[in-house]
Amino acid sequence: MAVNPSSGRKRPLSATGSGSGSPSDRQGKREPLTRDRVLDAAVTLADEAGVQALSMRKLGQALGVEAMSLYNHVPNKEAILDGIVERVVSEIDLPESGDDWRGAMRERAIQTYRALLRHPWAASLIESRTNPIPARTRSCENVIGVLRGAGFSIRHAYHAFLTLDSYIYGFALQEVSWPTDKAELPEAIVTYQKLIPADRFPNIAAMMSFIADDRAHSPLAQTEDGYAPEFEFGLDLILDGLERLRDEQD
Amino acid sequence: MAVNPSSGRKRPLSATGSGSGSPSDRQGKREPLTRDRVLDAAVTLADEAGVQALSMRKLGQALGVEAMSLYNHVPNKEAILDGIVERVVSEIDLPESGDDWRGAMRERAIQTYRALLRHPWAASLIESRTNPIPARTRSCENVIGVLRGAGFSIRHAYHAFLTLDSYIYGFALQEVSWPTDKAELPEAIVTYQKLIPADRFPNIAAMMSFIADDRAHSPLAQTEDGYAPEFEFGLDLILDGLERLRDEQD
DNA sequence: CGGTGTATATTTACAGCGTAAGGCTATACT
DNA sequence: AGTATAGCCTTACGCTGTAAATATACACCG
Repeated sequence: MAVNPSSGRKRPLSATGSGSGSPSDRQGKREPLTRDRVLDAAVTLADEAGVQALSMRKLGQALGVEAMSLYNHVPNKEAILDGIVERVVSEIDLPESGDDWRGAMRERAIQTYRALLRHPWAASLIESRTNPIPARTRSCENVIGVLRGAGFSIRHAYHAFLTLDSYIYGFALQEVSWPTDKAELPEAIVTYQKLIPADRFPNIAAMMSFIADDRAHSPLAQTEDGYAPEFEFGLDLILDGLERLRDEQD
Repeated sequence: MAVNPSSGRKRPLSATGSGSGSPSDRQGKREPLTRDRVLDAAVTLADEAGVQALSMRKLGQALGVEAMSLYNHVPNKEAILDGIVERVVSEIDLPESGDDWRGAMRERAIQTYRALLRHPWAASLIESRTNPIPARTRSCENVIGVLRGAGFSIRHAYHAFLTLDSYIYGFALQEVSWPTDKAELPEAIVTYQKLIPADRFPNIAAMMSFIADDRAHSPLAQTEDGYAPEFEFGLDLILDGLERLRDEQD
């Protein structure tokens, strides 16, 4: 084995030749566990089987390792949950703080919405964490900065941030627990119409008919993911309100 | 192991020892378990100890009964969760469908917000249930009815409902997981200021200073519960947007 | 080369979870 | 009186997170 010479003094890992990102690995030797690999597997497992299936034993199994081995790289399961939440929030790009505050806010909202749909477990998990999430702290800093830079007072920036994030996370949370996955909507509506008698709930019946028609006819509704048109409706309504607020206050 | 052959002994009779002395008609007879009593105890336990402490064993203990006895009145734990969710949503009065749609929507939103603060576990639980919640179906029917009666089209009523509920639940969900309980806010802010260095996050620092000042000086902020002023800000912003929508469309 | 130290992986174990299966008892009805 | 039933209890099984002790493998020293 061509082990690197004396320079590698403080390398805690085994010498499987992984100099800087070359995990190619020979014979039966498995590549070493790391915190990153644990979190990768955790996100994948949660995406594929749901958060409720994310147990230490199953996670170990996915990594070809016993459950207790994970504790060499994370202190406990809570840390794993914090870790995967951090990953998801980090997927959301921070907008440039240019002069287009509205475009920046809109872009961030839609990116957040998409990330929360990619990982349906994330919305409720993010909101239930009590430890601060670094990526979300950065996001908050960015948003308040953009808004203040656009002329919002601190008070208004604070309120705008709360309003936007409440809406974004609330919408995503509702959507991911809806019983329907995009394609199956027509049959889901039929199921619902049986559960909810139209004579007792005429308004809901009318609403569901509208939704079915709308999605059947609108080209937008079919290409976009999930309920993006509905999401953008409320988003633009809020952004309109914020814009008016900004214009008034000066 | 306890020697307990078959002599039917140890009946935890006489008032169950669980606090509230209930009206027993016959000497030591404890009053019978019912689904209602189970759900009462479940809501109380969740309120006092958090939803993660709501286990069948602890719930049985609170009722002076073994865990398995609960299954005579409830098919499984999921049904208990559905049951307590239904209770919380039922606490929210449905507004009259008079001509003041905006007042009705505002009142419903604030009542919902208060109910979700009274039961901090409720927001995430409600959103995570996949079975339809009857009380929420009624609420939806009511909202759509009020809005249509006020001249909103079905499309707009649908969008308005989604936007409002996303905001309401999203806001409540954020608030209940914040590390601070009303009174302790100043010290919580101090704690946060240590976690989030002001030099790297100047906007957050400014925002937190503003919040602290605002709550120290505003009489509103001290008497109202939780973050009611912040909640109402976003709520009114959305209601403004909906009002404009209604005026435009005719 | 052998010895030692350290980091990682495993084994075992425990308390708690939801709940299936079956047993007990006190009442209700024939 | 005899039987059916409803409500409660005991036991048990497979799952969970994780503490503690053990085993293994490799780096470095002499």
